[in-house]
Amino acid sequence: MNQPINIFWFRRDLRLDDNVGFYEALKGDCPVMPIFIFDTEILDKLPEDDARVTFIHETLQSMRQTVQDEYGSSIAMYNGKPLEIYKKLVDEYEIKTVYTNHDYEPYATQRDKEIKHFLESKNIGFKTFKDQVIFEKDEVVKKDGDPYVVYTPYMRTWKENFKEYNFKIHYTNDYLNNLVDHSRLPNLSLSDIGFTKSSQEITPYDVTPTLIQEYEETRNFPAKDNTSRLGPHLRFGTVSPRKMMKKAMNEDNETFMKELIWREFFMQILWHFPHTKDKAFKAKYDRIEWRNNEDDFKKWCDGKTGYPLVDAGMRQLNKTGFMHNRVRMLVGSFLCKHLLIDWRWGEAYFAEKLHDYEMASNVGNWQWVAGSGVDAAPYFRIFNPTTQIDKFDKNRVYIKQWVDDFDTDSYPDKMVDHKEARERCLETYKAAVS
DNA sequence: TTTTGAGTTGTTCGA
DNA sequence: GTCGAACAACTCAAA
Repeated sequence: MNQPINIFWFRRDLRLDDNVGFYEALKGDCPVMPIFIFDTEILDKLPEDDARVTFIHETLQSMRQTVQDEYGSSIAMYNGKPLEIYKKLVDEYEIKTVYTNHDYEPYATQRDKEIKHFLESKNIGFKTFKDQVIFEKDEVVKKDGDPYVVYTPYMRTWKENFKEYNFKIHYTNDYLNNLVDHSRLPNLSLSDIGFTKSSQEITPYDVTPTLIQEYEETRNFPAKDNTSRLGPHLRFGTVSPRKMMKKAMNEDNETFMKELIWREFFMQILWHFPHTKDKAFKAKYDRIEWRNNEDDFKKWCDGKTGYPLVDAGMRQLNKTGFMHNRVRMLVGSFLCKHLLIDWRWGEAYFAEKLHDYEMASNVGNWQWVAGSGVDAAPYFRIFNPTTQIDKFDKNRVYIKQWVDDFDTDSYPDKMVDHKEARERCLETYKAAVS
């Protein structure tokens, strides 16, 4: 009890290997007690059968088992507000330093600031590390030091920097014996934290050389579903972003790698411009007079718009927690432009349903589709929900997979006429932004 | 400071 | 059926 320890705080980096903060903690001067806090500030907003919570819980249990079986140690589980938990921990243990990895979301940066302040008042160190991206914050900026707000020049500089950048993989195996040697640290079941096991499962990722090679050609066709399913694993850290980037670079096709760079682009945007989580990046787009019709929104959510590809996407989302990227753009455009519903409503719905929900990417892409964001589509670029079918689901394979009443009498009529909705959108946007 | 070229993913219209 | 221009100017990045 009186022996000093260091703490490693797992958050969205749920893996034992190539975890930068964990590696640094293990190399430190005291035995390491790993902890995880089920943060009630976040969990209180989620449905009790949330698939992501189930996934986090199962992942932690499996990590805990590994650490127990192989090293006679454990991972301590807590439930509550992080600051309150730390107040208890400092009474219980003699803590020298708390190690953790950077988290760039507005809530997380504020939370970490408060924790750091508290720990330092107790003479405890708070060391944080870059782990979930290759380049963070100010590491890829313009020559004058300002952040990029256009993707292509950001990506070029990212690649330039990457040539010079000698990243290493942090193999923790040799150091895991520096974990605390007691295995009776507190554990929590799903019901302890107020949740039940979800009927939905987080899909394992599938990144093969073939997938990467064919990515550019096939990724736009939802029926093929030639996508990596990496999202949730990058979100919760069950895959190492460094190892994944290495894989992407080993293939000639750059499209896959560019997608990984998009992730970092949006992360640095949210870090530099935290207000864009709920304010338009281009301020005048907040003048748009959204119709925000509740009944329309419900039809969209339920996949009953009468436009089969839109409905297929929404039904896939509701049923599985995933939607093919091509279809995400279409349903987003349809919500904002055909229905004139605020992108924040769509953003919130995706945040609730998507297993791969990531604030930076979700907000960034919704603002893109609404026209209000960085490097956004011009507002007059309105997806045609019918011609998108001919382009990307010609044989209606994807539609039939998700819309079982397709081509039957019970399938709903189109809730809006495309031409009328398009003109209404152009007028409304024009009034707001020009 | 000024200038210049360029900007994720589209649609429609008319020749 | 195919193709280029218009959509509407604007903002960004870099020289």
